[in-house]
Amino acid sequence: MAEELNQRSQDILEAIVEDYIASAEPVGSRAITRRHAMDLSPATVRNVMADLEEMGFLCSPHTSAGRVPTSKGFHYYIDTLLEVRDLSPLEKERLAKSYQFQGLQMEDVMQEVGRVLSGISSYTGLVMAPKFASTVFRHIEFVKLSHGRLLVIFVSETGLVQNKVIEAEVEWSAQELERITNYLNHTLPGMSIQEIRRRLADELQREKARFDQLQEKAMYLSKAALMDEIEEKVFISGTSRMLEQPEFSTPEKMKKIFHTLESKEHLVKLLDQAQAAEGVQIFIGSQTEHDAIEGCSLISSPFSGKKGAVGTLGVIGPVRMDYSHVIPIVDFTAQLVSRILKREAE
Amino acid sequence: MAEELNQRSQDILEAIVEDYIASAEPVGSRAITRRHAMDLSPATVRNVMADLEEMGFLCSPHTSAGRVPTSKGFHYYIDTLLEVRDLSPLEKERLAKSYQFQGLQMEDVMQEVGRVLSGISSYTGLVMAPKFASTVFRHIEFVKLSHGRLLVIFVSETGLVQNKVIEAEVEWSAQELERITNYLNHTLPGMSIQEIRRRLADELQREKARFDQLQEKAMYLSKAALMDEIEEKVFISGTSRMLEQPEFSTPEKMKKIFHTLESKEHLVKLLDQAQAAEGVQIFIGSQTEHDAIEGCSLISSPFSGKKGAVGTLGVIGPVRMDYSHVIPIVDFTAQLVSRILKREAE
DNA sequence: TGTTAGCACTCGCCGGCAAGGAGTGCTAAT
DNA sequence: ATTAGCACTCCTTGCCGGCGAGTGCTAACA
Repeated sequence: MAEELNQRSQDILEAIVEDYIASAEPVGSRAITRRHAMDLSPATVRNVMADLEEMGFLCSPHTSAGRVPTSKGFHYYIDTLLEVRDLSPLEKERLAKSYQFQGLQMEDVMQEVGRVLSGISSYTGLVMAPKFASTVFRHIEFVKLSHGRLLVIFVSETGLVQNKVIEAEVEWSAQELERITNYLNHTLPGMSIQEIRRRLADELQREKARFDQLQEKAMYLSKAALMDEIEEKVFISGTSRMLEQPEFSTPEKMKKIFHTLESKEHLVKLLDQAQAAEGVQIFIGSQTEHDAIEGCSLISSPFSGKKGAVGTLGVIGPVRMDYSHVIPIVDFTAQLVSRILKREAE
Repeated sequence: MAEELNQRSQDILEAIVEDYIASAEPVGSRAITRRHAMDLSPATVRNVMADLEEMGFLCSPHTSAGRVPTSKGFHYYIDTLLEVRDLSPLEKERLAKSYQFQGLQMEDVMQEVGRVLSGISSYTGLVMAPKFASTVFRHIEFVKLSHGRLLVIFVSETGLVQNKVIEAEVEWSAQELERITNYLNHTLPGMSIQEIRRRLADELQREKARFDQLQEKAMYLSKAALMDEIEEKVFISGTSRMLEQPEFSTPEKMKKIFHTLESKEHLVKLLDQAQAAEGVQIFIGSQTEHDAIEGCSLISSPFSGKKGAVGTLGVIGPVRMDYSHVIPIVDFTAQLVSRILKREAE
């Protein structure tokens, strides 16, 4: 796979990719010699282009059109040719300032991150909130609703509030609930949901809890409250930015993109992959098996709170994205969000 | 405005509207005599159509195309010609069953309503949750976060959970907080946020509270927690259904629709109007000043919880909507949701 | 007087065709 | 190894003419 290209081929490939990113149209040999002051004639460029096509970096939509980078071409460009400059302190500051996080809940933070990400990159913003299981317990509260139903409010270390209604077979008295609440709020803080679940499972098995009334009831309730998985929340902002891209200008393409963005399953799968890795990851459309995002690229980065609570944020757009612009933005935003989540957690 | 049409004209207008709803294409005189077994010749129909056009019920896109109903035409159709049949008990039951509300939060209920509404009508579903100010207090809870910040969790009568972080200048002790919480949870339940705000304002003015330490602190906190307005939440489902409609098949139209649906302000304004009225309301595109939803119709109905907490739900689609199908669905769904919210509230 | 048949006319739609242009690949000259 | 030149390909654009759906008008009819 690691083909070697001489300097000139690299230059030309880079020029083609950049022109294509700028114009979204096949680029011809002539255009290259003009726009990038190269000391070469169009004919020479053509020869090189033919080679690059042979090697799979380029392809031509039809005989007499210019060349378009293949996803392999984009890969090579990103891995080898692209120089990602860091944001200047000024830009960083400006970016940091465009977020207004005060007094916001986790959910709002995620929403806001997506909004800003989309606004600044002018592509579509994607944020996957940290998984419930990986969040750290801070506080639990039970509120009695009608008909013996109980509202459980769970607050994580990061200020994330989850709530859920459980149908209780037993009618709980206020005192009981208060004692249970106190008990849980004294024993559980600092543990992640995952750990709590594990402990619950253990203790239920050992049956040792049976001797202690309070503890048993507490376990029963917390099991009902915390046991089942909450589906991933994905926040999408600036969907309509997708429509601005010339590659999705036909009605059919638009529909396809929208269906993809509407069903979050694909996105979750994709973002999950990105989460495993460290730092900025780039997925290029056709390379991922899901042809659902054919023609799209995803630039994403995980962010983390305390105790390994991990989410992913990123930007999705056409393969022909302005990588050099977006990559540092995604990178820095992930750092920013991590920092904020950790600060909240102290 | 209330023009009179003789029976034949009415029949023909109805036939045209219905054919147009079914086909999305201009309908000609010939088509009408064929599809709707009328004892008239196309020529006669043409004469009538010319009259209807004169009166503004119809228009023709160009000389040699069929006729298309104007929004005035649609209005007349909806007000006079359309017979909205009620749903059969079977249909009602089936519709009620497609909702799965157990153990869901207000927010999830709204989401679910939108989802089902969109699924059944095959248009785009719209739900505006009841305003925060009109919700009824049930329970409040304070959780200490880091740096003296306080997480306020507020539970409404309907099980709606709101939360908010407030920056406290003072460091509150756990005991203080507990006492305040107890105090508030004893005095406030049953009142709407609006009422609480009014009372707060009154008492703060009278300064009488100053004598009671606890009460003063409680008032300070509850003011911070409940005073500012929370923006309306609008839930949209099935946006991509819009794209299926032939009238929005061009890229430009698609973009326009999407921008409209993405910026919720217009929708809030529109739904607010619908909320004021009782029962099912229909807004037809060009008639409303907002040309943002040009070419669209909104069928909506308010629903209500206890104590006048009111929201709006509806379906948005092309003007050429299947009104006879959607109206009873929207109507019944609003009743259903009202019933559920009231049941929760008992 | 209301209804109908007949007919000329209008337009949008579609397929074919030719001109124009961008870009390639090959070859021969430098 | 590079480049100029040239024939060739194939997309795009604009134009033309035929087709068909539908209209409006007029004259005949009950």
